[in-house]
Amino acid sequence: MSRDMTRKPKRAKAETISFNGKRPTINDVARLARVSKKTVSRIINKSPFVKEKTRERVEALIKEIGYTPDPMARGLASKRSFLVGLIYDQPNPQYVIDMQQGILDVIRGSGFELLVHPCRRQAPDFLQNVRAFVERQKLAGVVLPPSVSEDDALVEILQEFGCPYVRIASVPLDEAEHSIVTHDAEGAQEAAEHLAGLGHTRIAHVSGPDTFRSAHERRAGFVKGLKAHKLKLERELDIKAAYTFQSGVDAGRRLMALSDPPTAIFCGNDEMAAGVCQAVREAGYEIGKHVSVVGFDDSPLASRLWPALTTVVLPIRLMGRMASTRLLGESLIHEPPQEETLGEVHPKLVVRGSTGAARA
Amino acid sequence: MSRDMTRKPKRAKAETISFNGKRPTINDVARLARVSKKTVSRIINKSPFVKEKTRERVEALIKEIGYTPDPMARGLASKRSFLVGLIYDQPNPQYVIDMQQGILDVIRGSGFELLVHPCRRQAPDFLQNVRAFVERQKLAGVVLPPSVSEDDALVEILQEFGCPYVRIASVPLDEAEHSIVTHDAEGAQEAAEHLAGLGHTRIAHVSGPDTFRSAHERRAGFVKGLKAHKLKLERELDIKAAYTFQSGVDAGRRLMALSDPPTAIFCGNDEMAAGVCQAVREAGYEIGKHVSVVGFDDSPLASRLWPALTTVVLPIRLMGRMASTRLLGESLIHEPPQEETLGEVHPKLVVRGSTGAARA
DNA sequence: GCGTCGTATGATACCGGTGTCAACGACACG
DNA sequence: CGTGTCGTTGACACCGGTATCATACGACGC
Repeated sequence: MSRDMTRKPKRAKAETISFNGKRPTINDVARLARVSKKTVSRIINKSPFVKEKTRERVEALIKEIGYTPDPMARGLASKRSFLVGLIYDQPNPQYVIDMQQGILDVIRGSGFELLVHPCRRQAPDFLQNVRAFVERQKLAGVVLPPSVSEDDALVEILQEFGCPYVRIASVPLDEAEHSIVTHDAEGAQEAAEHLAGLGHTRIAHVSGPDTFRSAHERRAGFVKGLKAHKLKLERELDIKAAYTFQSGVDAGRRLMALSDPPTAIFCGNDEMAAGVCQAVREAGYEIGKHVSVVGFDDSPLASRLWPALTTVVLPIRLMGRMASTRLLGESLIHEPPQEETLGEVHPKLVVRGSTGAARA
Repeated sequence: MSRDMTRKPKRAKAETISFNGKRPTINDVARLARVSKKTVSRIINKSPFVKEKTRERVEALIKEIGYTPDPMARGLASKRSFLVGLIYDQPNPQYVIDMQQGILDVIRGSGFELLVHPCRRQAPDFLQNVRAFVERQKLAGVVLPPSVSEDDALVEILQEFGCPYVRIASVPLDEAEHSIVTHDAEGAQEAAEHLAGLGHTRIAHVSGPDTFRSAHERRAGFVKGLKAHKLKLERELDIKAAYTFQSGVDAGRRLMALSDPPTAIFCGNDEMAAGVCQAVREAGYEIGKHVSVVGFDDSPLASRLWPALTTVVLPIRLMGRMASTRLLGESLIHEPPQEETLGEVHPKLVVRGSTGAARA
């Protein structure tokens, strides 16, 4: 029975070798390495219960014949896919792209792929839709940027299916393990202090809608920054808008129509800031000279406007890397840099031409 | 030995009926319907060889117990996944987002999902990277927007693995079946005629890099439009740039530094147009009054600039829908609208404030 | 009445991995 | 020297579908 044909088929090619016209499977590896499938499986999955000697031998063979495990077969057997989901309800394209890129920075090369799932949180079938998504795909993990990160019902669904997740938000919403905190308030505070430091005293705020936690945080941070300079946010200078360009235009018009218009305006995002700039200009004032404007996000818009917009930047791509590092941890091939295992990031003010000293 | 099952069975209105604590499988359906797995499989896959009576009975049961097939198991057995890939090398976030959304418009609800794969075409491991991607994922199809659509080596890989693909490009690059043609030249021509029609005669062009087919097409269409008005593109007004904001600034500066600067500038994309606008302004001229500027893409930037940019718009999202409709065809649940089974789209000029009559 | 189809269905072997559990050798311990 | 333990390995069922091929059956031609 134990008669073994001790034939060593030395393969020279480093490319993927074809077995029977197809790419090699775990069976091919097992047969050639004279071990069982299970041992190969253990090696693929970095199980510690494999003798060093065996591991080396099999790994060499795997590399030689160019074997890579089939994600579907793995998924079927293990009831867990090699897909990371990004669920978002975000109107800011640059944000989404950066986030996607950040996630991919980390998962690329580890056999994982990124599944994108835009959605509209206010749609009636939103939860059902997401539920079907996570149930069927058995995701390895889900990244939740704002504002879906704030949706507790959504998170409950993820928990129900035992799906790992990371919530990215301006404040901690969950256990640290599940959170990336962006501290938007700090950035807003810095913006306020920047404006106050330039001598402005009549400073307005155009904020995002209540449905976004970030809108609240940015406003709160801004108020705090004012307070540090003994200023307060006047009621008539405190305008609620919608994070959209048009709502920014409207807000700007209202502000500039006041009998005593503000000399500086901090906006909850760049879109609104761009709208405000337009309204300010319409009213005959010059941005950065008569009226200073600050945005938030550092969207591409900010640097292309004229004058370029002073704004607050968050390291979105890094956040994406942090989130996926959180999710996959040891499953990854490369050790992530220290920075990317942390759970917090901090916004930073970028000063450009749209802000200037208050005129005496 | 107290059982510490601290898990809360939080059943949030589960639609699907649980079988043995798990979601139903094809076996459950077969058993309950008193048919074989294979018959259920036929029904799922819309095989015509099932008696109408049987089909109805089983479909009713499927709906009742909320069965949905497991994409992994299907994929493993059929050697084809239910994932659509989007491979792109695109710096324009809005383009990518729209394309993603368009693809999802079509595939959502049909059990397909979208896998995104950004890449850098000039990276040394680009092809190897893509090869591993398509080989391992066994994609149901791949959408190739510009500029990856122009990469023949990439397409060859897709063909090698029998992976369906659609190339989106300004001109037909492949059999009609594999192409979505955007006719960028038409849009550029329209832009040229718009400017000429406003009385401009000294019209410049700032074009994208040679590595983009669209750059060539847009320039060609522009020249054609000029010719229709008996104008030609002067050598000194024909500037090659890089599709980036900064390259637009540089190009604009060069143009405005000429002894006889142009009174109108058509740019290969909005990014460069924004840059040109900045340079024009620096030079002391007013956009839309002294110098008219036209862009291409209708990126968010275009409408937020001041004055808003006249530009050429392509229906990106529709293109995404067309591409995925091409790929999946009958596999889809909903019949796509007529428009989305076509293979061509046409750009359209959007006139805004950045263009105005030439001054006498 | 019988052989020949075409249609409708099922039995069973896969697809390429993972999970379970038993087997096995080596070694320490009693 | 028997026995338990640990580290390592393999046999085999199983995940949830699809593919192949056989089979049952009514209709049809002769």
